[in-house]
Amino acid sequence: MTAASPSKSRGPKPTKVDPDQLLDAAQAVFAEAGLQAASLRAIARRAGCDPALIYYHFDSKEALFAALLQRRFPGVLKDVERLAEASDLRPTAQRLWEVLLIYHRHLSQDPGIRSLVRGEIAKGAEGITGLIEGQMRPVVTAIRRVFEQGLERGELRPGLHPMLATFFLVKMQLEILDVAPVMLPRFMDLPPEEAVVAGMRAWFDLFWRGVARDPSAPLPPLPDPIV
Amino acid sequence: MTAASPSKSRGPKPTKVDPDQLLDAAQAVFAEAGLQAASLRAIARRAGCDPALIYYHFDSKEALFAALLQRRFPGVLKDVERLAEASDLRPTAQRLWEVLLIYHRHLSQDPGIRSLVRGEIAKGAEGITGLIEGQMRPVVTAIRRVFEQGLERGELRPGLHPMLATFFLVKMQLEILDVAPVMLPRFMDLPPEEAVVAGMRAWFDLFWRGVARDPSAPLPPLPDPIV
DNA sequence: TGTCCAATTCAACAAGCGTTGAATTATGTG
DNA sequence: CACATAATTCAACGCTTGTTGAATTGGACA
Repeated sequence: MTAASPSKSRGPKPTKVDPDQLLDAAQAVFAEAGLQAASLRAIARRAGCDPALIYYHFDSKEALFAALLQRRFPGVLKDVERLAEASDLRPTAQRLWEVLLIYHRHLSQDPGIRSLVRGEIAKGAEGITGLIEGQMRPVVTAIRRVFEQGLERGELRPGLHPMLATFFLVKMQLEILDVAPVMLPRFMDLPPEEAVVAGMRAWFDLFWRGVARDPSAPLPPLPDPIV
Repeated sequence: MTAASPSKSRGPKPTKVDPDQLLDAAQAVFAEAGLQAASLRAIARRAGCDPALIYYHFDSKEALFAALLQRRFPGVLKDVERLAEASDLRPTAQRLWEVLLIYHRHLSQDPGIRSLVRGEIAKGAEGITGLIEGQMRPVVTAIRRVFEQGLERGELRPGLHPMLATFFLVKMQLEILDVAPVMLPRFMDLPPEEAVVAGMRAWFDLFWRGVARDPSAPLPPLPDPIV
């Protein structure tokens, strides 16, 4: 029982499914199932090919996931780094709000990456630690610079720890993108589409009053996220 | 090869491993691996028994997990409900801080439950929705009452939405318990043991300035969590 | 002593997983 | 037209998983 009947139709045309399509499929499946539970067979099914093909383009399941991160993070980093330039003299409130918008723009379509980053971090990020750190640290550092500049300009309250503030801002934004659409409609009277924006805005109002030097001063007009 | 050599020592003494010990083992394994990845064999190994024994005490893996939740939530609810009594006239800041302490007290030893609740919520909580809702809603409602009382007493800023505030407070507390010990030492110079407390305190300072009617008023003295 | 019963183990099941090696095909190039 | 080659599939491997049915044990009770 080593070799069976070789009769079915076999090989196909060249370049029917390129690596990028595989990444799209992987993203969708990871998003629904999480890293552990997402199976290569499900990803292949989604992409309309054989599981073995994944191994032609990627070394392993983990490498596939790594490629997925590598595809998204540079865009976030580029936007955040432009925002963090010292020459940007807009009000700090506006710039911090912009951080949320960047996350929203890049990651709102991509629950897989969010929940994965979140999940892997929470469990100690064994295995892909290096990758996450390499991709995440520059983003985090850039945001931190915005807080430091805000402190120098006297727009944030003196005792504020820029790293902790960064941590709270980013973490809560990820949470809102993930959890708000599920939870807020359940506990409040909000349709899921509105829940994210309402949650973002309410969270930022609260956050800003927490970090501002003068919490009673009115916020500058902030643009709405494109939904 | 249907029946093998029946020679080993088989059955044992009565009540060697009771359901509670199984729950302890399950909790530990769930904590390390998450709901999906935790295997019944690993749980049984931890408890020092056969995997089949789990099915003697529980209907399925999911039922085991449900029992785990059922064991912890009532304690949280009891404490939170006592805190939410309208006769409690302590400053709202102090009562809200107390909410964090309750979570810390009941869940800090129990990362499994936290990450599970978090994970299941994030992915839509299919399967155990009813259970989570049944256990969680009364807790959330009680905390909300504290915010409503704070609003009535004029200690919170008038526009504040009590449900959103509850959501932010609880969500961020869960995040801090989970993520701070992993992330803060990595981005700041803090040993893991101190990271949680420092994170809790910094988060609450920020949060309170965000919700307080008079953010510049000094906070009442708040007790430290017992670490 | 014999019998019942709750507690426990054993052995096996079907299914799903990540992964690999060999076979197949379609195309571009000489 | 032949050939090399990149893209794809097939079939299988060894492993782990949740779950089950039958067998076994040891104490309680008559």
